[in-house]
Amino acid sequence: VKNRRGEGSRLREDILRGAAELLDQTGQEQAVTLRAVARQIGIAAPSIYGHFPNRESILLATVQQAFAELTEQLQCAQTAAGTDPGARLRAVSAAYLDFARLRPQRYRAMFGGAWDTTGAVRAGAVSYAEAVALGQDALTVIVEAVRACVDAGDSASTDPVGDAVSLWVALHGLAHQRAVIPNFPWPEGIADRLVQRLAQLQWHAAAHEPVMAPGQGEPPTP
Amino acid sequence: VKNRRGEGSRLREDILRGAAELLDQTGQEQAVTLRAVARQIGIAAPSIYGHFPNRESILLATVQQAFAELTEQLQCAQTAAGTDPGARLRAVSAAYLDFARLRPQRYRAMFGGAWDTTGAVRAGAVSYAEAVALGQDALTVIVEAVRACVDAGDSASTDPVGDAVSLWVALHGLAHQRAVIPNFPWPEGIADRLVQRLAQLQWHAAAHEPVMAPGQGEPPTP
DNA sequence: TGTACATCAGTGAACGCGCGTTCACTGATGTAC
DNA sequence: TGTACATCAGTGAACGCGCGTTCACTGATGTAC
Repeated sequence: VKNRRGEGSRLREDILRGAAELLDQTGQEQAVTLRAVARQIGIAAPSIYGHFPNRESILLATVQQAFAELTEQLQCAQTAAGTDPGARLRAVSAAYLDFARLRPQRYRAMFGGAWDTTGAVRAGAVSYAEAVALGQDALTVIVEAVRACVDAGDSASTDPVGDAVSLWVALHGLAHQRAVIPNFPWPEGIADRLVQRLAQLQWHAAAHEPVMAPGQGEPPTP
Repeated sequence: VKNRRGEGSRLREDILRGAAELLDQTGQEQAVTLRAVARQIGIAAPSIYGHFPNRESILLATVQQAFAELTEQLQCAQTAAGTDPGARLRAVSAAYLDFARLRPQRYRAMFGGAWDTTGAVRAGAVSYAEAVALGQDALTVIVEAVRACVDAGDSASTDPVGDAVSLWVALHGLAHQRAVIPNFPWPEGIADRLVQRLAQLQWHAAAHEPVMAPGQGEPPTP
């Protein structure tokens, strides 16, 4: 069943959806072959060439779309969390981990598997600036959330950017390891521990009860 | 040039060396093909079957060897760092990051690329216990280093295992992102920041000057 | 001491497979006159 | 209004390639008698 005239670009979306499904199902970049994508969405393999010049550009577009979705979900979670900066930062962090938890294989592919920066840059499919910019948008959300905590006096950080990068790196480490070793006995409240310590969140009278991991002691009274 | 009689197992080492070289050179699991390994070490492809039953077992053995090297380097660094528990923990953390920095592609393959736990377990090439045990040895070194800090009063941690896992996860995140985005402007002293905060290292009269990132304030006087 | 033989270490040719990509095409849909 | 034609969206067959793996083999090396 063909798309109607002028609606040919709908197949492009189908191709990206098929590629994402393959990543989620198999967790392997190499499973996303031109022919496998074509099978997944029920078209002939050469039909793809109307929308993508080659296989690598499918992978790149899939990863770009995944990064855009990640950024969007971080922003939505932040907005939904209300106005308290600490709560917003925790919501962003939780959303980051949730994104990876719900699509572990795609997450794994986003960072290093499917999308080899050097390869794509070398092939000219993407500039180096674009390559770095991919993860940058999501990072920016975290940086701004930490900065808001500092501005509100909820964080003791004297280097919001550095601390936000530390937090991002730690969240990534947790998200990635969870994807790779799903059944590892992760300690209770490890995510909150990372947020609390790396963003240097402080007890604040106006804030919610800070989420503390068990055995972490009481927050200092104000 | 054949190996002498009884020395056939030397080829096994050559195969693993060739596989590791391919990983380091290309950074891609899929580049480690039977034929590519054979080319790399100058033998005919079928010769490999005397030492490995199939391609997957080469990848698995390569990753197992890499994990053993990682653990060994952590232990060496710890021993070389002397007796102060804080210095030993910092040395272990630095060694972890150095391992990844010197072999970024192999590190990336160790965690998720080349070695897909589920795949290897499903194929029966390795038990689930062995799969988890791979990273476990390196983690144990970190856990013990944190525990030593707590015992010496250099760490305020009330949950050494949980905090060690947090630290490990964060170190992994940094190591992995550095391998994937090598030119990212990583903040000054980010590694020390992770160690200091996640292991809850404290100022200690007998310890070295703690390594603080710029702008992190002074340690509290004892 | 010689010699027949088993074993070891590794090879060359071949197989069937799925891959990315190219090519000439088909048929439906819109448009100029 | 009809009709010729351009364009769009997608197809089927075919190509050359590298892959994992199998097979029968080669020749050197050690060993039993």
